[in-house]
Amino acid sequence: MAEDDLRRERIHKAEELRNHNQNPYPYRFERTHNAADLQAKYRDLENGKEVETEVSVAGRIMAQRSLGKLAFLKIQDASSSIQLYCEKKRISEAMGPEAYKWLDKLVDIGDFIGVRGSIRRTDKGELSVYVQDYEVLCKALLPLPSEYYGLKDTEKLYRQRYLGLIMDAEVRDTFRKRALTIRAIRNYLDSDGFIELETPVLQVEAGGAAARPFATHHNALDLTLYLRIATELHLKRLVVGGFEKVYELGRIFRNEGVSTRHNPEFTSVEIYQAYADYVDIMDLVESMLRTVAIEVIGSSYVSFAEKGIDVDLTPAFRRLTMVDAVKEVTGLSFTDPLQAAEAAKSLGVKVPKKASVGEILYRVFEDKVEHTLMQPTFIMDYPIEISPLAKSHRTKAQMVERFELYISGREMADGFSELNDPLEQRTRFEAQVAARAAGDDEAHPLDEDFVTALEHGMPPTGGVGIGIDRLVMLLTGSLSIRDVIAFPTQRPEAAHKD
RNA sequence: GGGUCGGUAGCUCAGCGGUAGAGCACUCGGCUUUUAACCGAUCAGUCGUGGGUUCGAUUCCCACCCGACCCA
Repeated sequence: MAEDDLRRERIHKAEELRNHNQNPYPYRFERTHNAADLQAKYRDLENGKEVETEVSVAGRIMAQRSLGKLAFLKIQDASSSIQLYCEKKRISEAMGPEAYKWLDKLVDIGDFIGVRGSIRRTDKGELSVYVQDYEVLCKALLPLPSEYYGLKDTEKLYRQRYLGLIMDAEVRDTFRKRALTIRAIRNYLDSDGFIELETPVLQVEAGGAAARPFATHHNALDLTLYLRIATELHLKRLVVGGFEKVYELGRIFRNEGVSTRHNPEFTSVEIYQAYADYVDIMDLVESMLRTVAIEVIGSSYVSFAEKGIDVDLTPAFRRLTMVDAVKEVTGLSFTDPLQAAEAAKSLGVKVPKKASVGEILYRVFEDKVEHTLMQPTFIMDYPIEISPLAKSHRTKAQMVERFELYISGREMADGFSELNDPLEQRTRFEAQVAARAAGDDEAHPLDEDFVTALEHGMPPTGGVGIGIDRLVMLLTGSLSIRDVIAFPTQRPEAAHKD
């Protein structure tokens, strides 16, 4: 039957309910229990036994098996699911002779229903509410995907997330864990004395990361504004202002392609701590992730079956420098400017013609090393030319005190000893402006206002940004970022005509 | 942006030059212990969109749209 016909059928049923004095869209329903409460409370009830109590539950009808004068419905609520044992005899006694027929004929899978009754475990062992009376709580007009096959169509899964949530407990669990992850991070930071502040999403110039921003327009000010690509520069202004432990957890927007690891809008937490350096921050990240994992999945040992690996956050995370990491994997050393380009070529890594040693090192790292880092690993000490906001390394020339954390082959966090020398910051920005002029459209713009803030003095500070979505992917075993974002960015189904 | 694969009934899928199929769901009938209930009957389609080739296109060709995966 066509979708329109199915819909018409159900609209007609809603009318029929009205004709029998039943509002198909009533206002409230008083529940005494949810499904999980009942499952727990009557776990030991024997098959065939009834408990003479009165309970009321409500939920969405997920299955319906009608056997003439007896019908079994299964309802699902936010907690779990439970069977409804609907006997014509009992319902007729409580509600009148026709009520059972309406339940059988006018109520469909997908509708919400509330029932009152006693508790009974059937002969076959299914805990059930032995229904006395019922109330349709919402008549659904469109059918659900099949109970057995669920929803396979990825496109529909992302566009109509609610269908996946209704049909698939794993999808529900993923988003529950996402919420727990965010809460656990806030708990950790708040109880460690950090305060969460909010910085602007709309900015005159989007800085703090190497990425292209989304542009928008403010009508009253007649001003082009950009959506933030990082919270970094404003959080550091707050450190200048005297907040010593500050963070922001929120949405970031980057105008780049979509992939299994990238969504144009994603969630990050950026954390800044005064009087700390990047080693302190690595310690913080390590401890926080361990705590978060235990809070979210009950263990610091993550079984990532989809990738065929297990990730253990329990022991101290490995820490090694980028130079050493590259040497370990490729056997080649990228310290000599003359040999670096040759070495990259010998590995089949493409690098721009005028690339510096640092850039070549980073390319080789991305290409050869990144995806091999399964267990939590801090890669330390990055080339200065790709890290314009990080402080120069205290002992190594051309390096900054920066780290990135890799887990399951993915970048999870990026942090550094923050550059607080205003004159050097200006020089670094100027190099970025030159790079932009030379065609690098992801180079940082010069943020005068930020440099001015630094000129007023920022204490030594360590900071880090952590990708929440990728962390949730790890904790839920998801292979695509789209599986941990409720409504991932999608092209509209019907193409626009501009 | 490039490559590969996919888009057929509400859902899951088959068909791949000759009248568009199955299971489930829906509708009708039967059934007081179902668990993807079962039995019987019926209904269900712009075969992603547009062009082309052909006597004839869901099938072959081209373009485009949407998606997945891989790569940049």
